Amino acid sequence: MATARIDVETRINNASIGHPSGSTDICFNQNRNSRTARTGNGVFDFARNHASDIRFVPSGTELFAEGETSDNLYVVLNGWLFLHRILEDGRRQILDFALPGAVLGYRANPMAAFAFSAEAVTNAEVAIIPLNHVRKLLSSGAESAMTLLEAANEALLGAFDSLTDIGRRTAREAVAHFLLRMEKRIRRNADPGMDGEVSFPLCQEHIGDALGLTAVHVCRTLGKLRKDGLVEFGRGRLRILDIDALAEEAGLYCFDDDDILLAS
Amino acid sequence: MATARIDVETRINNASIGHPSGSTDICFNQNRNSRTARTGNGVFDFARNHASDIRFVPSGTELFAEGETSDNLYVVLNGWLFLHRILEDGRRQILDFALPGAVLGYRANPMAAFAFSAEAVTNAEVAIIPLNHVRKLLSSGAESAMTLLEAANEALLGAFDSLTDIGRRTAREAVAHFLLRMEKRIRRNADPGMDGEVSFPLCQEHIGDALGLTAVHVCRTLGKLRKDGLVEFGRGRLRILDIDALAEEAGLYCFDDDDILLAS
DNA sequence: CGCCTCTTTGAGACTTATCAATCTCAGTGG
DNA sequence: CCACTGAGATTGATAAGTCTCAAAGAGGCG
Repeated sequence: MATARIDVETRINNASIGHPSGSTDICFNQNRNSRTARTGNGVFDFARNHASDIRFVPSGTELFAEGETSDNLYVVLNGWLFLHRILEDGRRQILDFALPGAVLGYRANPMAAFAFSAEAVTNAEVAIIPLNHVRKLLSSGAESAMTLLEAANEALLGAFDSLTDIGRRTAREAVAHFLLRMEKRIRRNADPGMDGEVSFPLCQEHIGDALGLTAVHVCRTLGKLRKDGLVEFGRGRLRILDIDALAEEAGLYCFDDDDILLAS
Repeated sequence: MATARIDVETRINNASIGHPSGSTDICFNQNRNSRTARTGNGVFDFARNHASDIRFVPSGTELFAEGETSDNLYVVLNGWLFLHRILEDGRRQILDFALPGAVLGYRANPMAAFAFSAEAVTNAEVAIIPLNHVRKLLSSGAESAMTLLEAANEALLGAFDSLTDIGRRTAREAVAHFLLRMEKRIRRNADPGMDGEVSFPLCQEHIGDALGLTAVHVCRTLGKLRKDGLVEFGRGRLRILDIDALAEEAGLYCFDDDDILLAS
């Protein structure tokens, strides 16, 4: 067990500082340089200290499904996943994207079912942390409570952003705002690519399902943003050509490079 | 200071067990009877133990506004509030409704601005808890961390419900699902009114702004649900006439009276 | 009684969805 | 090396759901 622990720790260290693992072409570093990081740096420490194992989740594969029960909590070490629900007739709503550092699947009750499903967008690795261990930590009053609270609060603010996009922005505004938000999140986790371009593994259907639009309409909307010289998008890459103009399109008062200050 | 403390405690006790205060006609009790309460009962204890003051928020009045800074956390003792954002041109998105027991305004950074505004639907009372006190509690490892984490997680699941309503349900499905969700929340906090009817202080514009619809379209949609014998709605009251049929309309696999088990 | 907010109803406009066909491109295997 | 394949992207035409504008009705309150 002692050696197993050490092994898990080593693998998490390797994973979270961006060592290549498997064929994932997206390597993220632990967030270091943002003063206002939404997810504290403590998440990887938390994973390192408490993970019982690490799981490799191939692209397109489910980590867990809505309705399932399990006594695990997950921390994304690298790769992307998305959280979603599917209605009877197949309509899908993507609730959030989980980038490295995301905490997934917290439930208060030991055997409560997951309220949503989680599927990998790219190959991914997640640390597995037994929930009963987490509960012990919490009730015994450990610092990790703060870490989890930060993570939950960050997720909530992200959901509020999405709510505003879907509920009250037009398709063009919503897509513009979505790209701004995602690009910022990517930059927090990864080194910026060349020329302000970042690796962006989502297809148009992902974007549509996140914004309550059809993939076809996302395509038309992206096409116009492209033609207007605001973004480049395609082949798993995203480049925002004019961040201020795009923020204007999104209907923001201002889009601070460090954080969205007022409207979002 | 000692007497001030005691005074606050007494007032919270009175408030949270439903003593009439001001002209609020909605009196809520602390949740007692639900096995699967999303918000733990600990919230009121938390407020009782740590509040520095209590604030009365008259209906239609703001508790705080997006962009403001403050070093307070709030716990709703009675009445309803709603959390919202407003875009430049006046479009409004309601992010959540805060019923008694809700925790509002948590922010990780001491002087971080609120990411949304909070306004009272009915007259309301909120306990005020200094955030630096909360942070001390958290880092020193107190049980209240668990309480706050539960609250944040519950809020997140609620936001996911809303996301699915707005993004992937038709107006009829969304309104049906919204009424089911709200009625359940009301029953958790308050005594059920007569004949399965509950007090429901929202106007159609609130519902519209929560679901990304116009008040006009909410009106037509409610009208049809009414005509179809599914609900009674009006004059601050709501009665669900056929919960199974309404759940069917909402596109749920099943709507458990105690909790939404699968789809939501 | 009169004002004010909220609700209801109608007609037409607009955004987005749906259906369907074509196109691109990275793999894959012969 | 190249045809074949399949997933995703693009484009067009039409349908549907929801919004907008406008006017009238209902109910609460001073």
